[in-house]
Amino acid sequence: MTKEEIAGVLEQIATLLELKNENPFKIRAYTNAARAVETFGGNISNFQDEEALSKIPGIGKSIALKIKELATTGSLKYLAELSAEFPSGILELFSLPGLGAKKIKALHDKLQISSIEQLQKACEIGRVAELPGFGETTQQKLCDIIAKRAAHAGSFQVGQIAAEAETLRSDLAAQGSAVQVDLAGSYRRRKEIVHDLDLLVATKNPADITKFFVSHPLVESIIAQGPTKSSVRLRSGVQCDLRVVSTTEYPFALAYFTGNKEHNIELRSRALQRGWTLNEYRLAPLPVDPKAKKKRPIKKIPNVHDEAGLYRAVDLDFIPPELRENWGEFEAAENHSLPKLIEKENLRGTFHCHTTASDGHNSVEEMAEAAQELGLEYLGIADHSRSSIQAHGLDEAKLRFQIASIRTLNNKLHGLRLFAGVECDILRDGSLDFPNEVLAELDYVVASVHSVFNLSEIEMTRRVIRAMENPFVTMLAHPTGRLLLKRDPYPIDIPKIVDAAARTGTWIELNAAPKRLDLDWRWWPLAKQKGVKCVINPDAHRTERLQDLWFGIGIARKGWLTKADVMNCLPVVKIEGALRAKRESVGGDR
DNA sequence: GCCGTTTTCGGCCCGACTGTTTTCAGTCG
Repeated sequence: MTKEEIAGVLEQIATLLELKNENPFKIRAYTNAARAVETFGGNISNFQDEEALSKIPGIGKSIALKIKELATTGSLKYLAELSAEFPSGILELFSLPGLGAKKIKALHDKLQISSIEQLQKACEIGRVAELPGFGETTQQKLCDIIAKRAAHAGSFQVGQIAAEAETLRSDLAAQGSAVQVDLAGSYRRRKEIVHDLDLLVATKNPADITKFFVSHPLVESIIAQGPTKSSVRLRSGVQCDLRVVSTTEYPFALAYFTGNKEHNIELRSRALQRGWTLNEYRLAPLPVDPKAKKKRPIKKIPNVHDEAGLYRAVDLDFIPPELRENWGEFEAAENHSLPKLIEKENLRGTFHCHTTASDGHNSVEEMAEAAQELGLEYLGIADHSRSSIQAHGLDEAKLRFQIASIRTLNNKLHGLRLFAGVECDILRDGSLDFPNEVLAELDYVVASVHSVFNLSEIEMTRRVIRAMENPFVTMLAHPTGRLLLKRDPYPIDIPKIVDAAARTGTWIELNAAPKRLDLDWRWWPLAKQKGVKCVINPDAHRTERLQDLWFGIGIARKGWLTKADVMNCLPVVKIEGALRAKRESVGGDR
């Protein structure tokens, strides 16, 4: 059983306990445990090891036993008993915004509703509005939400909403009364998937800012509107929340709305340890509790003018937003061992790009010009190989023609070095789409899987490792093949791939296309620890998409990477040697 | 159900908005 499945079961228990109106802290314990399994589960090789499980913060004896039962038997008696108390379809009601456990329980107890379909019918004949605690407005809202739920599914690739987000930010910043404006939330943490956008504005004139926001042309409908907070639905379907605060409150609000939730809880608990309470507006002394047995030590509250000041107040180095996932950043910030994360200015070139020769939309010359405009020193062209028929992959003759034209073009270009490469298919058995003597004519080789995704994890892992063992393979591209929200990763053992990359000196790509962002940020600390090098590539099929490198930088930062970990931060004078290193180190088995 | 430099018992983050109320419960983040 995977850690995702185990976390899913714990979430389900939490939801069912909510329906039972259980102790809220017990419910939270299960939610926390689910989160802990997802976060720390990577360090657990065997979920039957009860002792190792209960060492994970947030998992105690009772939940460790349940996880062990799940891992051993594939099922859980406790869950079966809980589930038996409610109709099976009832959990889907939780997917409707505005409905929580209390209301769902009322609908179930009073109207025997246990599915979205039944709820829709009850709303249409007016039964819902008759219930205590419900009314006409609620009933109408539920009707609308059910009708629109497909369009408002609630998860977006960050690339789908980045343009809207940046437009709103700059339009708000252009308002005279806006002193500071930031996009906070998961967007600021550079998550690959976002569920909503959070905008924060410091101003003396909250009413003006709010009015401007809710009437912005990108806004489709208003969900809520109050003096400090308003929520709207944008045309793309994403929900967008605006918070308006004063300049003094701004750093606290910015930290609070950047999150994530677990990071915030830790931050607040550090404030509590110092005798303070932290909310989105300020640090304040804790109210004195006359019943307290011992007096808390109270430290003087320092002045805070920015986020760094807030972290300093609780004895931490500034934690960059991308790391705020409660994923080890507090320990590092306390020990002054946070890495200096890579920045987009550190990138000097990139490798995985396509042209009209295969399935790209621009010529080599146009791609080169666009790369120069971005300030890059070098650009690698890697069109598809012959087996990628759907992508008009190049045969040997066409590849040789492209290599020659790249060499010629290099003599004409000033300030940009082009490298000739190929994105070579890894065939079913792990062999490559071109023989080594062809690969030897190139400056580098990008290897990737584009077919036969349905192998077992063992076969797929063996296939990819065999390809990496070829001395001409410079880098492994999009290592899991995932398309975010569209196609799951194919089964592959990433720790084994990382070990093979370390052993063979193969770089691993961080594919910066927002639909991929593959390899996932959660694996990069492991890769880094093993000494594996990252290469950030846009996989650009047209000139504008070279800018997707920006998304790649975000994910690299989330993966704790520095410029030393990323090969394409090397200047052009050093990258050539690096490209040759692997084929030379193994002697090249040509 | 979890946790402990305040603790093995008694806490557990906390505020905004909505709708249904007539002072607040429910939901959300």
